[in-house]
Amino acid sequence: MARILVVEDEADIQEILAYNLKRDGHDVVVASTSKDGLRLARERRPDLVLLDLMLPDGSGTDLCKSLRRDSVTRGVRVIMLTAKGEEIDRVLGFELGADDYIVKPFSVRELLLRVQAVLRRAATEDAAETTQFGLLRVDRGAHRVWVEGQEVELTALEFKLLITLHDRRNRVQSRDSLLSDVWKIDADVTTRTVDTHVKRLREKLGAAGAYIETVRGVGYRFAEGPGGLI
Amino acid sequence: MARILVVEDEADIQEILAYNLKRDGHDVVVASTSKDGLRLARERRPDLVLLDLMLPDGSGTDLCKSLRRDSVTRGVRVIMLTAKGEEIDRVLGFELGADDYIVKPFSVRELLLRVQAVLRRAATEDAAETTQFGLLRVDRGAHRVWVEGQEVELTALEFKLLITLHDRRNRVQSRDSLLSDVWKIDADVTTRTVDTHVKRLREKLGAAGAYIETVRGVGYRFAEGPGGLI
DNA sequence: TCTGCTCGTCACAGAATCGTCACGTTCGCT
DNA sequence: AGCGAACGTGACGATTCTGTGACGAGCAGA
Repeated sequence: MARILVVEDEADIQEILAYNLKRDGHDVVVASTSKDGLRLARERRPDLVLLDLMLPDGSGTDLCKSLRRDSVTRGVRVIMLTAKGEEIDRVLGFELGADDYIVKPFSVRELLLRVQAVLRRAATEDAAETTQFGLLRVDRGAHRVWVEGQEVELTALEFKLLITLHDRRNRVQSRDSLLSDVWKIDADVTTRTVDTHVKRLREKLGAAGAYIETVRGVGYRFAEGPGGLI
Repeated sequence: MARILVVEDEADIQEILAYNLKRDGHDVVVASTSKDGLRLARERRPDLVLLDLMLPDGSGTDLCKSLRRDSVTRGVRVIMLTAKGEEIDRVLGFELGADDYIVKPFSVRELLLRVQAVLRRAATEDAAETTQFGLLRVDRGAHRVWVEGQEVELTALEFKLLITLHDRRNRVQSRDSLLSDVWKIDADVTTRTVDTHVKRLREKLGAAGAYIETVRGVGYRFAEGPGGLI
């Protein structure tokens, strides 16, 4: 099924996780340290990393950041294993980009189900390809964007915002929804962050910026089709 | 924000859940028994049910089944509160249709995050529909409306009013009711706001404005069917 | 350490939306 | 038919929302 990297220092938890994931049909790789985890992630290209927050040679959050920074492992799915407490916010934060979290203590059953859910979601989203939409061309895998044949430099966030809006074209996305899905911020805060980034993205996209429509009082919507922009 | 029904027999857990959900802005209804839970789900139409698996008068799974069977409550989102063990399979099983689960013991933070995630998912899926009603076509997810094939620009409030009336077609909606459901104003005030906005909406809808009928002394009603408008 | 880039936040301006008011019209009751 | 209540209507001003430019914090890399 999938290749899963387990980064966990406690031997008995390692064993239980590895055993059960293998029984579920997955290919399991195990690391005890953050350093080994990073190396194995590069070498073995797992589909999913189960990552303990507390590791002997550095925190799981640092490892998660490293994974996201490295172009080889940027796209891997991450489930954080976390003890109870407020670190859940940071775990889900944009800077970490975790896909889900499981709070210790947990049952193996729960973990298997959440692994499945994340893998299923990953399979749906990994339609990595080049998309043409009117004046706009997007290569997801390469993280590159062209408008009217000219390449446009987008930051990571801008790229993600564009992809999210485009994937959900013709559906209004509330600011809260974008904040959650692009920024991974779930708090109920009043912020103009989304607006500002939409502005920036529109600016960079130039003529294609008009594909991003404002629905006043609701949110933003990517045009249904590229018609009428010529 | 959302109306949440908490079905939980332990008084201290009830209290904690109700308090925190209210602080998050939700409207909270509490039941201690499966029977009360079902009754309140029918009467209060919650957006989400937090459902303990172990209830004094029957299991939460039975209540979940009842909710799914009843046409009034079929669509409600359900998060199961479950102790560790193998019952998770059944909880998530097709027959029960729970939307998520939270394993006891859990942190309030985790629960609030998962509540938000499920509500957001619910909002997204509920919007995925285009409706045709005579001269009128409405795409909820896109927040777009057409009359006789011509797109009509509605403000956020006008759109919401239209959706509310249309959802409840052939049912008179009192002004107080509309004020509460569309405007989120519960005060007993005398205002012409509803009238004014109905007027505006009718104006924008043009020919389709006639679907909105005045019931003098009672309120407004959306036509039962689009017949007789050609 | 320094520099440059990215990001979030703030303040302001302008446009759109909204609520309210006053007056006219319609409806239902006596 | 007359009257009063309810509703439709047009207009005004207050409020809200969004775009914009700019600043500063934080981070990564040299």
